[in-house]
Amino acid sequence: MTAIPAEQAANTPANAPKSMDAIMSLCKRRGFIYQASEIYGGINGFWDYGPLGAQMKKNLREAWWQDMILNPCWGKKGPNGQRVDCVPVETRIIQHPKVWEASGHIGGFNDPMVDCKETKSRYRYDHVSVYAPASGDAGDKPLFAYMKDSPSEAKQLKKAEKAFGTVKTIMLTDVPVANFAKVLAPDAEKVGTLTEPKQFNLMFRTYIGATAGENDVAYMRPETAQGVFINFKNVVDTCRVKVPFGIGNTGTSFRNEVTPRNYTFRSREFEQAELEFFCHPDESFEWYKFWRDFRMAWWQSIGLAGDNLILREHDKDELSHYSVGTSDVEYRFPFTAPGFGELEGIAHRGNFDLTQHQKHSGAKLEYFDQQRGELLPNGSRRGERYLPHCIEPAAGLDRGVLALLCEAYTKDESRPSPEFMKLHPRIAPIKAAIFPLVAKDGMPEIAEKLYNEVRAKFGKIGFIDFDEKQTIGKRYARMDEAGCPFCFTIDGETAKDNTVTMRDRDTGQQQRMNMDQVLPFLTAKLET
RNA sequence: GCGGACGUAACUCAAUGGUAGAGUGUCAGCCUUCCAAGCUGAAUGUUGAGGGUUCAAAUCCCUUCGUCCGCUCCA
Repeated sequence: MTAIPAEQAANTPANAPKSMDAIMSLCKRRGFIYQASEIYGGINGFWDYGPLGAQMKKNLREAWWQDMILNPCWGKKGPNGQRVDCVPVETRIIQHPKVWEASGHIGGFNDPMVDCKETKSRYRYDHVSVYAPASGDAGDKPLFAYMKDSPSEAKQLKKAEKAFGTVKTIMLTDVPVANFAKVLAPDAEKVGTLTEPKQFNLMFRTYIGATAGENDVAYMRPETAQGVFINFKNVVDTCRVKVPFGIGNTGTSFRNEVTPRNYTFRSREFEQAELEFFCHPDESFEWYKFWRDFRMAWWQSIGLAGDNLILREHDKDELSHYSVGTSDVEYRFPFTAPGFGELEGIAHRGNFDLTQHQKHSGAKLEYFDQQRGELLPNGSRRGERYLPHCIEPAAGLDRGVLALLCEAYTKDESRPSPEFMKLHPRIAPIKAAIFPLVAKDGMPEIAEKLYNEVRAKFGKIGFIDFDEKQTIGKRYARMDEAGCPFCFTIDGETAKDNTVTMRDRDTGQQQRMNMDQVLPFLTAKLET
């Protein structure tokens, strides 16, 4: 989340914050999102998708796959004037534990912490020092814990010298946990307030093998990107790809978030869609800008077109340890407004990851580029060996779904159905609905025939709904809440002149068209 | 992890310590020729879970789980 300038924060009617409660209520009611394990009381940080949510998320994933892998950037040329080439991989959630050592996920983020129950402070377990008697046992006197270079150091030293005379410093890690009851925490009044050390590793641990023990620890990936880097050489060796090119990977990742919050926004299990685009170091900044701009345009193309979406370049001091440039595509969620929450990060990762894996695995990951190097007399080039740089557009699909739902949610009290979901046709889980105006006079039969035709052609990209129950108004209203963009109704005239009405979700307007025009109409609307 | 608010039907919410209800939605029937229309009827609850106090608990107390808000954290 980021702060934004005051002039942008002003709420016009168009971007006034929507009620998150109303959105969550509709998502439950219509089967988009359920709390995971709800009948058991729920489980913190996990959410399930219902029928409409599952299809909607699939549509988003497919849109990403089409526009990033199969026809990257809608066929746009890259900054080198060539078409953009990408291939997919599908890599496992569990990899060799050394992958996460190389990536830096184990080394940097598994520090055990101890909490002080009295002062509510939290300390790095291996940073806490303790004053103990220079020789012998402390007896029934406390051990005086302190943090080096903090006020507690001098304060505790004074007390310790009074108690023991000469003192020595040991580390808290050398004090048996059973003796924590005798430790006086740095700023505490009472002894024994420190909890036993707790692991705060954000990676999920698991064990490989049916009789597995502590030597068989493995980790569930916290990002899909590493699956690409460790297969970089395989793809180069087997797939006739040439730098520059991209490798995409989608799938589930896990992070033990300290505080899962804000509906599905910060879930512990989530799906990513990541592309690692490899290029020559000299061209990397151009590619970084190219991908940054395309990713912004892409999110706009599927329905986040308003000013709730921004592209934000990170400040230098915000950059991750590996990155030389990062932008975020951010959305103004109702719960972040007037600030924004991250949907996708586009990072220039340099050659950090390939360097790390080359070092840790011992495998040579350099790329031999035969189109570079000095020109030889025979007309070919000498070639150049290098570790490609990498541009990483990394999107969160669950956050994407959430942003699209929030953006789509529209309240208009003047409509018969005051709440409706203005989902982009490409994303909408229900693509079209076919209704007989009334369930008699042969209308259901004609409707059923049209329904079968529409479903045969478009059923592979989403639901096609048929409904003859209750009044036409209720059926339109139901489709409005489900986000179905187009409803076709067979009425009394259909039998006479073969025409039906098309009712548009966003305007409520109806348009009469020949039944033969229904498939071409949907083709134009859905296959763009 | 800390502090606060909350948890009753699918949804939104009522119910002084004393028989668990309404509206909406859903379903069925009738009626209906274009916008949650009308009429009739139906189903749906261990009041988040577990314990305690009480003759009696949705209501009071404790524990726990979950949701939201503020801190903290967020490769």
